[in-house]
Order: sequence, then structure tokens, then C-alpha cells
Amino acid sequence: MANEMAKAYEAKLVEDGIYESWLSSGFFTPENLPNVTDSTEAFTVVMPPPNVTGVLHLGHALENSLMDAMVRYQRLLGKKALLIPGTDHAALPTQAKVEKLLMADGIKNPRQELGREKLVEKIREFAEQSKSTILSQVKKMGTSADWSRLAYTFDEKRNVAVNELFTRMYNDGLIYRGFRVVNWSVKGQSTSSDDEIETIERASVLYTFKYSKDFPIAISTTRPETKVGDTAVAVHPADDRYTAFIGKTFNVDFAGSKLTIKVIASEEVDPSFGTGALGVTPAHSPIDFGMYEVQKAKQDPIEIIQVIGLDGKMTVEAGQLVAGQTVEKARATVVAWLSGQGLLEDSKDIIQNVGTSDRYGDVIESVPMTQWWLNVNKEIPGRGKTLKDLMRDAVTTGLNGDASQKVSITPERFTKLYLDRVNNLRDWCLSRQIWWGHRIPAWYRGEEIAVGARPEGDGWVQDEDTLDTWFSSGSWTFSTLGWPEKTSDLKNFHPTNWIQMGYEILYLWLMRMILMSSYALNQVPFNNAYMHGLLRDKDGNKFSKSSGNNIDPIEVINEYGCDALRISVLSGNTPGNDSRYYTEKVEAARNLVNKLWNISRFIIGNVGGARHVDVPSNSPINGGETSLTLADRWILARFSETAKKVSSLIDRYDFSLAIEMLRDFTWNDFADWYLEIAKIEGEKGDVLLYILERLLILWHPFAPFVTEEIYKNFNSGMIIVAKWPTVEYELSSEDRSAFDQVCSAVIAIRNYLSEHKTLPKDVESIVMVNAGVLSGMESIIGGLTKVKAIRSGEERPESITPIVVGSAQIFVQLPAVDAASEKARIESGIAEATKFIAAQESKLANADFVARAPEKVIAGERQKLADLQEKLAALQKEHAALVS
RNA sequence: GCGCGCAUAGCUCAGUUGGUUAGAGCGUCACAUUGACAUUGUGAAGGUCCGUGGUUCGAGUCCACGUGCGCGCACCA
Repeated sequence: MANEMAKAYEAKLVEDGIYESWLSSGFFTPENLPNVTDSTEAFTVVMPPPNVTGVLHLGHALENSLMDAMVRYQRLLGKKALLIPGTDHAALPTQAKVEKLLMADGIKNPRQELGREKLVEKIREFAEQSKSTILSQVKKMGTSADWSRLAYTFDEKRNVAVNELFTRMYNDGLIYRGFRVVNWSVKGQSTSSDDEIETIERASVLYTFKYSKDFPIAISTTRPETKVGDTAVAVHPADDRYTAFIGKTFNVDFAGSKLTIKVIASEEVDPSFGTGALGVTPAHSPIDFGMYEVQKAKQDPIEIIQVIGLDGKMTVEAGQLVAGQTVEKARATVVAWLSGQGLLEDSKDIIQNVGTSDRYGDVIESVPMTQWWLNVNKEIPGRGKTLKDLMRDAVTTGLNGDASQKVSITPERFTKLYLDRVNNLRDWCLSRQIWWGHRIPAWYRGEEIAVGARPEGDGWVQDEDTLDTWFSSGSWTFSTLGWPEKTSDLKNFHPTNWIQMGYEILYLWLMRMILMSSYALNQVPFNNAYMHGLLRDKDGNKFSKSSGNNIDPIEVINEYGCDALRISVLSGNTPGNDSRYYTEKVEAARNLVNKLWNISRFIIGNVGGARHVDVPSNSPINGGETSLTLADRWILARFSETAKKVSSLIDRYDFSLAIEMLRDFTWNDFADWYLEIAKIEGEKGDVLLYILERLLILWHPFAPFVTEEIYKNFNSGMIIVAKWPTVEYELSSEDRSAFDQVCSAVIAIRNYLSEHKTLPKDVESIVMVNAGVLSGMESIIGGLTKVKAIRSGEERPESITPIVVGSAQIFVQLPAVDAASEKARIESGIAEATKFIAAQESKLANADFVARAPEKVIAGERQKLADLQEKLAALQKEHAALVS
């Protein structure tokens, strides 16, 4: 195998082949892993299913890097590691996309022209086709998912789960059909839940007017066009200005409508806003609808008039002046009418927050409709808890106070956000007026309603609506494992152990998964949730099609390799925080991967091929006398420290720091120090191979491809199922300090030469006086500094100013020395040492410090002072010699 | 209005429970290099850790207030 490795790592040439070999190994399926038994601990992660019609973007690259690193790490630990892949039918965006394509093909109104069955079939075809695109791209990321368990939010099995869940919730009285104001997107022609609304600021005008000349109260609104639907005016019950009118009813002629306005009292009215009186439009405002319901409960009802239609135009009920007009047009019409009548008292510009559809972008209209809802405040029969309670318990005490049924969110601050939201949660509107999705399993015949399977008998018609896509996503952790069947998968792999997702879907998804799983299984969906931030471009902007800054991860992979992309998106990325993507980072990661490749190439080429080394043959672990050198002992211990550190960092989900530790060890300790020493000391096959093999394993979760490729040289099977290294070596404090001194000496000599602008080859000789631990290290120090003529001795050469390292004085004989610059060098050294000694002394002179600080800290400070004093003394001696 | 986050080198960011002279990568500058690697090596420069006050023997780290930026929620009549 020696010398067969290419000069540089060419990711492009090997990645696809390696992925194929993983697939054919079967190791993505946990049951196929070596040495697993029924009792082997499982580690399960479900993949947040990418949108079936989407293409891979950098966000996916981050997600796949995160979850695959975690799963590969767990697999290397010997667990039954399972990553369940899947795709999302993404109801609304998918239908919208296909409709758009059809319209481009000349089908102007796809829903009308094709009808339900044909359109759904078109969407299904399209979805199936593009599903394979996104899946192949996920594979390009190296994701080690169990494709034999591939799921789809809209396949038959998931449909069974969704229907079962809906039916159970209906039978428990949690799902109900109710008439109330919903969030309506005119553009999308569908309802949306509160969580799918994004509020934006926009300029608006606040108009103040009276309905008619003889109406006693002026009101303020930004939506005058809706006032044709007003049926009441609400005032604060304690507002003296208006209390006299409460309970009275007025008939007014307003903008072409005859309105009956009742004055009602409501605590919700803010007397200080506008005129302190609120025109109540029950049909087109959730708050006003609330008042409508309160009045109804008080048996003092007010009317409800729908004046905006589902098409966003004013209805016939709005009166002939505005009927048929768009909302915007009607607004202008009503304002014009008001000023014409002299009713307009004031209009002022304000900045207003309005809700928009996060999918369609249009302003959400509130309209009254009968829809399906999930009640989050009702006690679940037999459980004594509401869904809200379950959602709360899951992140605090654990379900039923069971700590093993608790979700820990990383970073923790999101827990508070989650709890705040849970406390303010309102009933969830489940039904959507689109066709691409799980159809609501409700059947109607006249006044009869049946939920679940289609009832026996004729005349039953299924509900036209489909379910909110998050209803099926919410059951993802257990629907993928076979629920509602009592499968062994559910038993073995649920609750899942860990999940990662972007914080932007904390409410939409994480919350729903907790709700669904807690309800259906009395289990949390996962024990740990890792929230990652947004990946932004180098200037901190969001990636988006419209701003043209999109980056295709596949192109990045083709240019730099998948491992480089994975490392670059994970490094510098901390939980919950956004991070930036830029090319230099990928280049740096590519260089790192190549460095690892070249280290391996050098080692394998130099020791006559790779082989597994259980324990270095000259290691003390073998029992016998050790022939390990100081450098060997140091690097073995450093490796053990690194392995330990990396493990605990991944256990803490600190992928970024884990990579940094690995990089530091690989590049600095192993390549720059130890490999250079190994060239000098020679005969390092065992130690080098021992470390290399294990180092590749440590890198594998982050750089799966290059490590698998190099590992082939070891003929030890595949690295994907290798064994995570255990900690074996420790460094004695004597060794540690000795090696530190060797390094310090090397660095000091290099510095000295650099300061004197002298090349190592021009140095005549180096003599180390009072060498201490440095004696015996001459060849290493000489090799690393590239100065051949180096020795230890007791006789100090004449007229040279030495470098001081610890107690040793190192005399570097240069061809020519400028006495003045030498003096300056020594003096600056003295000045620096003096400064720090003063600082140390004052610290130690502080009685409070000595009295209160821990002994360990004080001892450290004393040692520091002693070292500095020793150094200063040596420098002063040299200085005296120089000036004499 | 309520709440959360962030502010550390030119840039992007680390910095665990308070304890060396505050770190990394990239960038910059100087030098080196025919032997694993120019996808390299060696060295250097570069920081009032946003401000003010406090707690402490000791604060980048904890507390309070302030400033700037970002975000969530509510109001949005």
C-alpha cells in the first residue's frame, strides 16, 4: 500500500464510491451493525423531513452535518444508531408550486379546470419526481440514514397514523368543529394557524369619524371599509365620557348600509387609544368576535355581518356602495364618503403591524367560518390534564413527573420561549382549504357527522378540507416507527434521543411534536432538542431566491468536497445562534482535510503500509520496559486528552469546539511537532499508526469521506463501524514540563534567529549551558531548528549573549553579532520581566489574596514569580557581562 | 409595552463552574522551502473584552443601570 496515495486528496473522485460502499454494507440499518444484540443501547434521531419539492440549500447542509455527525459518533460508540430519513409533502407550498407550473402551461385556473382528483394526481406525480432529487442530494451530504426506513409525511402509513390521531382526539372531545373568525389568506384561498402568520410593519392611516351626524360617539380605525360590518361600539365600562350610552342602540345610515349599533362595555378597550371607543366588527376581527361571543353569553347579543368575502372583495351584505370592490378600493370609497358627509374628524399617519401569510405574503383577513379546531385547554378524559399541561410538563418535570420523559432544549433559553408560548396558546385551527394533504377523516350525511373510517351506508360525503401539514409532521417521531401498530421499532427507538432543528420552527414543529407524542404515547418525542441558528451569507443577510445570494451546496461539494463543507458549516456554529457562511471558511476546511490526507500519506508511505496497532509494542502498557521517548509519551497522552475532550464536547453538542480541538491536535501537535520529531528519532511505526488510526476515527463524524478513504489502507474493515478510541495514556507532570521546555527552547531559538535575520544553516553552533531537561534533547532541538551543530556543555562561549529558557542558557554562535542590538534585546527582556514581577509581587503582597484565595491558586502565583525571578537574574547577569 | 439574545484582534467567532501575560481560523507583514503537504513551514504585528457603577482577594465571565444591533410575543380598534 505504501506510496499509493495520491499527492492531494481529490474528494470528487472518491465520495460517490464511498457512499455506495456504505449503502451496500448495510450499516445504516442498526440491526446490521456488528456486535449488536437486542440489549444494545439504541440512539435514534429523526430527520426533519425536507420539502419534497425543494432543492438542497445551505440550511440542509448544516442540518445534515449536525445530525450525521451525531449519529456517526453514536455508531462509533457501539450503539444501535438509527437516523430515520424522510420527506415532507409540505401541503401548501407544494400545491402552490404545481399550480403555478400548470398556469404557466396555460391552465388558468387549475382547481376549476382539473378538479380535485386530477389536480391532486398532477401534484403527486410532480412530488414523486422531485422527491428523488432532494433525496439524492441528502445522500451527497454523506448522511448515514437508514433508507430501508424511509418515510414520507403523505404516504399510506402516515395517513393511517394521522387518521387514528385525529379520531382519538375527536373521540376525546379535543377536536371539534366550530364557527369563529379564522386567519384567511385570499391569495392562498385557505385558512392558516396563528403560528403561520408573520407580522410586518406598514404605513397606515388612522381615521377618526362618526357613523352619522347624530351618532354620539366618534371612533377610530385603520380599516374604515370594515365598518359597514359594525354592529356595536365598545367602550371601557369606567369611561365617564360614554357610560351614559352603554346599552343603547342606534340606527344609522353609513356608507350605503343601514347599521344597528349597540353600545357595549368591554374591559378590553383602552380608553386612551383614539377616542376611547371601538367600532365592533365581529366578523372581521378576532377581538371583536370575542366580544360578540361574550355578548351572546350575557344574553345581550349583537349581530354579526360578514362584509368581506373569501375572494377578498366586499360582499353584498356590505351594501351597494362598496359591494364587489376590493378591500383597498372600498377603503378609499368609504373615506371619500366620510369626507363628503363631513363626518371625518381626523386622519393621521401611523405605523401599523399587520399579519401576513408566511407562505403567500398577503395580508391575512379575519373572516368567520366553520372549521376544525384542536382544543388545548380541555382536560383529556382519564388523564386529568390538558394538552397545554402535557406540553408544559414535557419540558419541566417530565411527563407525569418522570424525568426520563423530559425534553431538554439546547440552548436552554428556548425553554422559556417555549413555555411562554404554551401559556398563551389558543386553539389550533386544523383544517385547510387546499387539496394536497391528508383529507380530514370526517363524514357528513345531512346533520350527521362521523369521524374516522367511512361509515356504512349511503350518502356519506367526506369533508373537503385537508389537515394542517404540521398535524402530520407533529406525529413524525412515532408515525415513522409504525404507530399506531404496536411495533418493536416503537419499543426500541422511541422516545428518540436527539433532534436538531432551526429555532424558527420551535413553535411550528417542536411544540406540535411534543403535543402529539405526549398525547398519543404518553412519551416525549425526544429527550434532547438542539436548536440551531440560521446560516447567513458573509454579510449577515439571509439567503433567498429574491436577493440572488443563494449558494448550491452541491456545487460547493463538487469544488471543495463534502467533508470540507461539513466542517465549515459546523465550525464557529454555536447552538441557537446564526452563523455566516463564506468561501474562505470552506477553503480553510478543505486545506485541513488535505492536511489530514497528507499526514496519513506520509505516515503510511514511511512505515511500509498501514496496519492496526493495538498497543505500541514498546509501550509500558505491554508490561515490559518502556522504550518510548519523551516525545512518544507526550503525543500519546496528548492524543488521549484530545479523544477525551472531543467525546465530552460532542456529548455536550459542542461540535464547533470539538472540531477546533481536533484541528489543533492534528495540525499543531501531531503534524508540526510530533511528525517532525519522528523524522529525527525514527522507528515510529507503532506510535504513528496507533495514533493515526484512532485520529481518523475521531474525525469520522465530521469528515466521513476522507477518513473512510484513508482507513482502507488499514485493512481493518470500514471506519463507519470502527470503535471510538478509549483513553489510555497520561502524562506525568515531569514529562509535561520537560516537553514544554523543549518546545520553548525550539521556539526561542527560532525567534532569536528570526530577530537576527539569520538562517539556521548560517549558525555556527549552539551550546546549551546548565541544560537540565534539555540535555539529551540536542538532536531534537537541532532538528526542529535546523541547526546541526548543537551540544550541551558547561563552558559558556565568550562574548555571546544566551537565550534563557528555564534555568538553561542557550548560546547561539552567529557569524556576526551586533552588540548594540543584543543589548537592546536583553534590556527589553529585563523590562518585561521586571514589569510582570512587580505585578506578581503586588498580587502576593495583598494580605486578602493570600488569606482568601485557594491554596492552589496561590502556589501557582508563587511559582510564576519564582520563574520570573530566575529568568530576570539570568538576564541581568548577561546584561552585566555585556556592558563590562 | 413585555421578554430574549448579541456586543472580545482588520474579518468570522471561541472563551465551560470567576483564577497564568485573553485565544483560534482567516486576513496582513517578514522570512524560508528540491523530500508528506505552496492546499506548506517559521516568526511577527494586531485587543481600554461596548460604557458606567457594584459584588469579590481576584471580573471578558456574576449583579445593576445605560448605549447600539438583532429577534420573539402582545397591542395593532
